[in-house]
Amino acid sequence: MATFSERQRQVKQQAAQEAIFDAALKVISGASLEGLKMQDIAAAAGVATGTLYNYFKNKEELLYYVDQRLHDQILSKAIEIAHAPVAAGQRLSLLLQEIFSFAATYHLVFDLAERSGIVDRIPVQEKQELLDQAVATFQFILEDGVAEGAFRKVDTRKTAAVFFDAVIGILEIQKYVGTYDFTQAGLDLLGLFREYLQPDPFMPERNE
Amino acid sequence: MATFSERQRQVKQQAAQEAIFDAALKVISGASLEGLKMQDIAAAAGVATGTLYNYFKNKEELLYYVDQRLHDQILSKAIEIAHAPVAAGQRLSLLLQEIFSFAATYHLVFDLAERSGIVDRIPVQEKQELLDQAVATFQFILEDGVAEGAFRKVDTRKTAAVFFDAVIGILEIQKYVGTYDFTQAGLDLLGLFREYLQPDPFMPERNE
Amino acid sequence: MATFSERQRQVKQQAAQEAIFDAALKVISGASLEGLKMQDIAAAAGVATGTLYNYFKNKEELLYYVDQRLHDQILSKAIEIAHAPVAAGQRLSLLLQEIFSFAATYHLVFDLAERSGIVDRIPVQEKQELLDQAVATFQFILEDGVAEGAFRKVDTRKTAAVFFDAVIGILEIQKYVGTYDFTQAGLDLLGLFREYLQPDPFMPERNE
Amino acid sequence: MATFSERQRQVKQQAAQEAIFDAALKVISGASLEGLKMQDIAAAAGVATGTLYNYFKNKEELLYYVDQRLHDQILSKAIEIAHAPVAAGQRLSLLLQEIFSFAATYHLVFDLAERSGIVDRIPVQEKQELLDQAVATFQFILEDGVAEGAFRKVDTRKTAAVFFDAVIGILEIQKYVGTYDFTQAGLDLLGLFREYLQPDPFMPERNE
DNA sequence: AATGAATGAGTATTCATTCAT
DNA sequence: TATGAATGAATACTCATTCAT
Repeated sequence: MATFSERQRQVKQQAAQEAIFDAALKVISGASLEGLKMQDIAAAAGVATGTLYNYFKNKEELLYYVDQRLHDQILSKAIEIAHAPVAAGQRLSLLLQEIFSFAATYHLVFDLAERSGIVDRIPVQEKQELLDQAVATFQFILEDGVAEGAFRKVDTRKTAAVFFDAVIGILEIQKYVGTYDFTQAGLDLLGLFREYLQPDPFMPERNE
Repeated sequence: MATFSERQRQVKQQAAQEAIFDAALKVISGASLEGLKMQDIAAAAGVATGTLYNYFKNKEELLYYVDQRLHDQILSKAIEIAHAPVAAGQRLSLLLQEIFSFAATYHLVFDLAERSGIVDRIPVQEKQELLDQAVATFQFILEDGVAEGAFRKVDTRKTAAVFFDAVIGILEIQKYVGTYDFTQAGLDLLGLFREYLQPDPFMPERNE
Repeated sequence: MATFSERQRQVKQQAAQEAIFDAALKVISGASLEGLKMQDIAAAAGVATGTLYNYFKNKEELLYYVDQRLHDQILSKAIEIAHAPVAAGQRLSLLLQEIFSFAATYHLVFDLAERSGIVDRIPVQEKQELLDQAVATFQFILEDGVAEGAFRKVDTRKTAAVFFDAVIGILEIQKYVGTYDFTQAGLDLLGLFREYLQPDPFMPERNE
Repeated sequence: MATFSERQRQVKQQAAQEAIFDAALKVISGASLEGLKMQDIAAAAGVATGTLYNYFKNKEELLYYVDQRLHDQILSKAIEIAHAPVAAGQRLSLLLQEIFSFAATYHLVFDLAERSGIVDRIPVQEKQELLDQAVATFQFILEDGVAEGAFRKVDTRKTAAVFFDAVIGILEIQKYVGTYDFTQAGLDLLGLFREYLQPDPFMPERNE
């Protein structure tokens, strides 16, 4: 078992992929989106175009990888925020800020999957799972809020789903108009849900 | 009096544009999405490629026209529903159904507008106006509902905005996963907002 | 013999051709040269494109006609100057001015024949004849000058030929650089030939 | 030291350009003239069309390069002849022969430069410079001839200019008629200038 | 004769991918 | 493994010409 050289190879492999990921992200986030050339990514990564094909079967796979990585990043960040030791209402607000901030920086990347056609290649199940995780993160906060008594007893799944829908809608709308100013829409969203989740003063439920 | 021949010419012009619009819609909605060829549209319209250029300056303008036409269609349909002589809550539901049904049929066209980059060519103001009109339609129904006493007194602008965000989010999410099944998300959305808009039993407001 | 209607037809025909000629000249002289469209000529002539084809078999013939007409114009003007009742030396100068002035105005037309490829269609004999006539015009002036004693006895054919060569060369060079300033080159040419043609003071030939 | 590989790369680059140049020349000089296709050049060079674009930004630049190369060739050849160790009169004759011979071979290329509109892209200054160099070459010979006592003392600049004009005129005329037979015109030109430059027998100037 | 909408062939250029070195 | 030159398929748009009215 050539464990050592094998591991060495893996390390190199990962380092290269990492470099390519960074380069691709830079190129994608950088400019226009129309015309994301493999050559540009290679140049940004400081390697030859042919080298890209040693790490990714083709352009689609490379973009798929970038897409996944970003999903992982934002999702793990979201989960971190969801578990932060602060009030549920505040966590909701923080998470929203994080998402909008991320979107403002990497909005081109959101188009990526769609425009490059790789969406069709991702299994439906995988996509559904990603969405479920996202909704689950919101739901987690909501349930915490209900448990804390900060929120009234609502159908947390449904509430999280609608909340998530609205978040995605806001991102999409801002992408459409081109101005990535989420403040007004974000405030509206938080305001409405705060109201919706407000505990009923005449029914002061203490959850155990 | 050149009125007659002039009118005749306009009629022919419109008929041709109409035929091309239908053909483009058919081609776009029909199949692959990657690679919408002018030739295909021409073939579908039963004319030569050159003929397309008698009615549209270039591909972009043709797609822009198709995009606008669809926006007009869905918007006028929405306004019609908003003014239908039925209860506000039902109008909300009907409108949602209409939008989802429309999206299920023409989603490829919406993709195309985005992917072909024509979105960037539309003035921000125009895009903003379209969104405002859409939100205004929802708001109109909400205000009617409040007036009818069917909904409690809420900030209709904010509520309409968030509702619209959620609708767009649902469309986007369904586009992402590829299954255009809006039932669950639609029910969740309607359910949540019905609850949110439910008149307070202890504050029986009678609007005149 | 339908002489009357026949003549009428001819008159109309000529009028139409004339209008088209004027329009073509305007369009050609007007702008860039790249892209001389039949439609533009038709528009300038105030007729439909199809109408052009009632008077000219195709684009080539139309351009050929324009080309010929211009040749006729400059040539007849040249002959007129050649026969003007002034000193031979002055006629040479006047003719040069006329040619350069004409070229400055219609230089695009000179390219016409060449760039539109109609040159290849004109019979060599016809082209040769045109050149011969041009040279003959110069030669005519030279012979007059020799007869007047203003020029010394030279081989007028050869002298006229070289003179003509230089004139064409000047036109070509100015076309090449794009600035149509013929003054310096014209002065050089006239100066050299005046000197060349200067009667030998020691051999005062009186040609009868 | 990247010198070696760098030099190697340059050599390959030059070799490729050279091959493309040869191919373009062959294609252009070869046949029709109307419709010079990049594909044809690529095929003649034995490469794919895309390869052409590794060496030339676009068609225009390729043609520009060919044009420049030919100018350089004829000019250096001209200068070489101008400095040949033979009598000035003979050098004049040789140079004329060389130019005519060159033109007979490559006239299509000169046409092409004009017809493809690349002439407009060359800076006026550059074109003027080329012309100046050409005239200067003739002037150099003339001055030598004057110094040798073979020619009489003339204004060499003016004489060279007119001589050059006539040469260009001859080329243009022969291009126009299509027969590239320069003999008669060449003889006339040389004859006239020999006479013009003939030293005055009564004024035996000894230069130095 | 006049119209002018319809025709449709023809071509430069890009860029993901390969493969000899 | 890295290189990067070579590959070659794929597509929008123009404009001379036609012909039904």
